[in-house]
Amino acid sequence: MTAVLDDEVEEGRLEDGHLDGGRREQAKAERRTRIVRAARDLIRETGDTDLSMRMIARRAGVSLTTPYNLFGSKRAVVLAVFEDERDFVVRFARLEAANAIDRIFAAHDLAMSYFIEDPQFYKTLWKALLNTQGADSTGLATPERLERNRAAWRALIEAAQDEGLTDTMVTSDTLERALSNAANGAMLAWAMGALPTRALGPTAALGYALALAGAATPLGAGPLRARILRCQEKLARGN
Amino acid sequence: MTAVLDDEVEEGRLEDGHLDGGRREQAKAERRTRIVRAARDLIRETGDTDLSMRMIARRAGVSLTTPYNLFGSKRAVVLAVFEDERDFVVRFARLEAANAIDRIFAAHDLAMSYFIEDPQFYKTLWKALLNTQGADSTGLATPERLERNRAAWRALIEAAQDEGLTDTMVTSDTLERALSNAANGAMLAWAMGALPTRALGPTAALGYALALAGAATPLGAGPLRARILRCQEKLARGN
DNA sequence: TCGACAATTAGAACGTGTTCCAAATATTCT
DNA sequence: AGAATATTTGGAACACGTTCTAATTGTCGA
Repeated sequence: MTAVLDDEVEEGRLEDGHLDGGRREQAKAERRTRIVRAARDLIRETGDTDLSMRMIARRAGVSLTTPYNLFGSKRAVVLAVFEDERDFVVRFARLEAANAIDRIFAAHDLAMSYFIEDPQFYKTLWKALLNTQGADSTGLATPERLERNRAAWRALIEAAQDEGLTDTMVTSDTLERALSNAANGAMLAWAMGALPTRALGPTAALGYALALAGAATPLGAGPLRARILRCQEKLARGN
Repeated sequence: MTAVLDDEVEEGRLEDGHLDGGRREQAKAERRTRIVRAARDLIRETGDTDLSMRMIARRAGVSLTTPYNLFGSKRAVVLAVFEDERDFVVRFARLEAANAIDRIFAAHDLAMSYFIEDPQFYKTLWKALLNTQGADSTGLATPERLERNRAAWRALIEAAQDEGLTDTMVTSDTLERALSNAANGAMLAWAMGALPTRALGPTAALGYALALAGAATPLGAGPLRARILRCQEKLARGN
C-alpha cells in the first residue's frame, strides 16, 4: 500500500524503516508492489493474454502461492493494479471551473481521460474486474476508496446545490448514485464491446447531463440542456 | 430456438416435424432445449455452485462436447437461458397506462419484476454473463434481441415526445441509451453485491426518472419530479 | 436397401485459478 | 546466540472451460 508510481524498489533505503513497522512487513510490502507492477506490465504488453497468475508470479520473482498469500485472488491483484494507476484524488482536488456544474464535468473528463488515453489497458482491467466467479467479489473498488470517491462527488453536487443550480429536494446522495450508475452503465457497454472508445466520453457525459438536468433548478437547466445537445451532436458525428 | 416455457420435450409429437426441416435438425433443437433447461434447473437449485459444463452436460444427457458444438461456450449457454426465461416482448405489448411516461415506468417495472421475484437466479445469470474471459463476448444479449428491445423502448420514448412530455430535441435514440445505461449501472451494482435487491427497483427507476426529467418539457417535468421524489423516499425508507 | 455423410460420443489433453502440504528461509523475541 | 515464529517456497493436486482425436451413431439421398 501507499505505492507511488515513480519510485524504484531498492534494498538500500532502510533508514526510515521504522515507519513501516519491522523488516518483515517491509519485505512483504516490497513483494506486494513487485506483484502489482508485474501484473501491470503484463497487461500493458500483451493485454489479457498471458495474464495468468503463474506469469505474474514468475515476472515478480515470487512463488505462485505468494500472490495468494498477499492478495487472496487474481481479482484482488487486478484491483490493486487498478487503484494503483489512479492518482485521481490528487488531480481531483485542484480542478477549477466557472461554476459547480462545469466542475462536475471537469471531474468527469478527468476520470474518463484515463480510460480514453489507454483503452486497451483499462478495458482489460475492467473485464478482469467483472469476473466475480471467485468468492468475495468486493465490487469495482476497495470499500474505503469507493467511499472516498463517493464523498468527493457528493461534495461537488452539494456545491451545485449551494450555487442554486440543482434542486435541494434531490439529495446529493441520490444524485451521486444516479451519476455513478450512468457512468458504470456506459463503462460496462464499453467493456463489453458494445460502445467504441470514441463514444465512451460523450455517452457518459450525456448520462451525467441528463440526470443533472433532471434535478436542476431553472437557473441550472439552461446550460445543462445546451450540454446535452452538444454531447448528442458529438455522438451523432461519431457514428 | 422458439423454446416455450411450459412444454415437455416428448419424442412422440413428430406429426408436425415437417415444420422444422429434417429429423436431424429437430433432434439438434431438442438437445438445445435439453441443455438450456439443464442449465436453468442447475442454477435454480444450487446457484452458481455446480454450474459446470460437465454438470450441465450430464444433466442434459449429452456429452461434454455437445454444448460446445451447439452453443460454442458456457457463456452462450447461459445467455440462452437468460433469453429463454424472458417472454418480455409478449407482456410488453399489452401494457397500458394513462400516458406515455407512465407506460415507460410500467415497462420498467415489468422488466425489473423478473429480477426482483427471483433474485438468486438472475443474479447468478448476470454474474455469469459478465464473465467475458472467452473470445467472442457478445454483450448482454443476442444482437437481434438487443435491437428488438431497443426499438421497443425507442417507440415508448417517441410516444412521450408525441404527447408533448419530452423535448424532441433530445433524440429517442439518445434517451434510450441513457435509460439503458442507467438500468445497467444499477444492475451491475446489484450483481456485484453493492446494492440490495430491495433497492434495485427504486434505484433503476430513479435513474430513469432523472434522465427523462432532464429531457422533459414543462408539461412532463411535474409528474417526473414527483416520481423522482417518490423513488428517493422509498430508498431512504429502505435504508 | 445401402452407401455417404453429419453429428454426437468418450476420452484425453492443455492451461487456467486456487488450495494444500512439508520443507526451507528469514525475522523477531528472550 | 539461540529458540520461536511468520512467510515464502516448490510441488502436487483439484475442478474448471475448452479443444482435440478417433470411433460411433443415426439420418439422408439414390
